[in-house]
Amino acid sequence: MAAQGRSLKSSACERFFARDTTEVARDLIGASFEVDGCGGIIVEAEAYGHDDPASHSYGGTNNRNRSMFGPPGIAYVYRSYGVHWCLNFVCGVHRGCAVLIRALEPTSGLAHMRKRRGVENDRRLCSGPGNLTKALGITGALDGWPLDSAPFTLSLPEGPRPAVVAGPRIGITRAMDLPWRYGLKGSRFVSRGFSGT
DNA sequence: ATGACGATGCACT
DNA sequence: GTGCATCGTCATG
Repeated sequence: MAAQGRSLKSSACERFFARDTTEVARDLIGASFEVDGCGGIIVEAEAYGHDDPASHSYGGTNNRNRSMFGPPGIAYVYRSYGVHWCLNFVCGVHRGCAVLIRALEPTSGLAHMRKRRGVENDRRLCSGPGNLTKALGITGALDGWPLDSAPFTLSLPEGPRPAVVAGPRIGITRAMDLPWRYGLKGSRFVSRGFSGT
């Protein structure tokens, strides 16, 4: 659990996201993220790089991934397995980097999110990239949307950094050796546990 | 036009 | 823990 911080203004947003994708992913752990008043604390995120065989941007731009090549600080929303929506934050010092948001600890709009998901179990409410977008009402309509603009609210934690653990990314078949999945240490809201915690 | 493949979630053992 | 439904997107012909 992390303290609520100051909301990200436009200039700070650009500064925050225009850094190495792994640093951004790590620093997003503990941040607060909401869409129209529904959301919570980011407890799990994965980094995807510009020259990363597991990244959608690998091999260049196409119609699906074009927002990955947009400016740092916008959303990249894509359809996974033809069924789920997944949310990324575009970032990096190169084009084509993003952080996949995989799980939140729900703190706001609980009733609305439970209704959207059709579950009462708060532990699973925003756990997993597809579950998270369903709970927050995120669809492809928000692809390319600036993260410092409504309906988004992103606030970074103030004070000491929360304890963050790292491990291999989930659901990929390439570059499986990179420990680019980050999680809030000890959180029971992550989609899967981290070895060694 | 068609086939292959998922940055998944859920039911089930 | 394992099995698999499901369909948008891309590569190929």
